[in-house]
Amino acid sequence: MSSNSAPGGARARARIEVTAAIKDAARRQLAADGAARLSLRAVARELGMVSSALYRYFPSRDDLLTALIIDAYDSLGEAAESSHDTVADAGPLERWTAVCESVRRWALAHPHEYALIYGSPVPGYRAPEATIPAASRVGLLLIAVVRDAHRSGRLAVTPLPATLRPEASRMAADLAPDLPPPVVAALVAAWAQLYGLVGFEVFGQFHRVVEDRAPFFRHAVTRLAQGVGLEPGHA
Amino acid sequence: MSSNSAPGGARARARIEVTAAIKDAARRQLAADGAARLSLRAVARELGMVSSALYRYFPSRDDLLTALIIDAYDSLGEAAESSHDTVADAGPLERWTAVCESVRRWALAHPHEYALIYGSPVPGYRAPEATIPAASRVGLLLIAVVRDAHRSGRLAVTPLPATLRPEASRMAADLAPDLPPPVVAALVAAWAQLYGLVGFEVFGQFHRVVEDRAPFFRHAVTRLAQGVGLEPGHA
DNA sequence: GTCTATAACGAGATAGAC
DNA sequence: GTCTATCTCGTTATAGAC
Repeated sequence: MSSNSAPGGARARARIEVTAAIKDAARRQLAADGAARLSLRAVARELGMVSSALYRYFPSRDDLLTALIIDAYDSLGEAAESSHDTVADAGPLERWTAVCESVRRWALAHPHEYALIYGSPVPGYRAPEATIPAASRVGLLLIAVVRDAHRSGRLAVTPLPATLRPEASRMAADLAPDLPPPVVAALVAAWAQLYGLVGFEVFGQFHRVVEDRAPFFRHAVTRLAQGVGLEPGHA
Repeated sequence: MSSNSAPGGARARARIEVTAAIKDAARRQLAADGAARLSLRAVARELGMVSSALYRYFPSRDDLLTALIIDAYDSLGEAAESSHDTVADAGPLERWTAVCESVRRWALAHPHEYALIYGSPVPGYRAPEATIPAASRVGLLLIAVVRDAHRSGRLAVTPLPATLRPEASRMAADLAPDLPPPVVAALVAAWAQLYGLVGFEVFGQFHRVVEDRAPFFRHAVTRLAQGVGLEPGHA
């Protein structure tokens, strides 16, 4: 390692800046043409660079896409976590609602990045395992909220039909071994359903169907929380 | 109009066949490259036609897209309706579940068409009003199931918080004036949540999270039905 | 070592003349 | 409807500046 490669060195700083500029230009292209049409050459053109120069920063177009996906998941995760932290001392239901509403707000503010991570898969692209940690942040946050409710005995557990019990136990072992399997199964379902509500709003499916969307969403995610076992009332 | 343009005439039949061939080729392109990259020229090439000839059948790329979207909605609607009809005499909960499971089956069998209608919007494309009837079929089916339950007094109605009542009344007036507003609001939410479950499975979000997906889905939509007010037990 | 630029490849899209 | 000239794309090899 040369002395210039130390963190904070001029070279390292320049590299970080150029990398950020590339991703910003790519995000603009994402918004205009969609992920399927993301083109390294167009990004390079917008930056006044030559396309081959981009390969010093991203080994391939798919690696640039991966970076954008991880950034989007992290941006969403950060929004959810910081929103959660503002009500960290409130009851589980309030914390659950805060997380869900921050997901909705982030998605409405970043529709193209939302489409990138929760919309149609990009043809020909396979997301690598490296996206998993960032993709898990919101889910882990919801698990943490439910875990706290469980620890303080404020979680109702509804038994599952026999057909679902093996899968629920498997999911619980993977995701939250300290929680009852029926709760984990309900949590995973609620997680998917949350993104159904958000996706319908962001992608326009609620057009001329739901008009006053904020209270509609708030009520829906409150009932989602109840389905997981979080009950209202006590802080 | 010449005598050959009568319905069933040789010319009309040829037109129908070519139109179908164009849409089939376009669907193949959809699967390979996604809707954003749908190109009239590529479709023409696959059919051994010249691109200008396609304009006799579809005035623009967007019109071809619209036809594919309407076809997809109709295909899904037909699957849901015929699946529903096989249990038309059963209880509301069985009918609800049949509809939801047919949506899931159709989506898994036609992932690219599912992405076209419920995935990311196609950049630069605005769906015309003409898509609305086809897009409404599954929703209307779910409304019909809940309406029958309501008429026979098998529907539980949960009151809504005050903030949501105006919007629920507005939705009920639009969608199902004979149903209680709280039920309509719950139904719209369940509708979006259903597609959250389906979308997560089709788009791979359940990868390494939910493995035994059929029972998981069945249980989740059963609970969705209960959220709308359908109770199990009585046929 | 780190970066950018030139040039090229093979493939495909596109516009316009004919 | 066909042909061609000119674009686009991702990617690589190579040469040279710092």
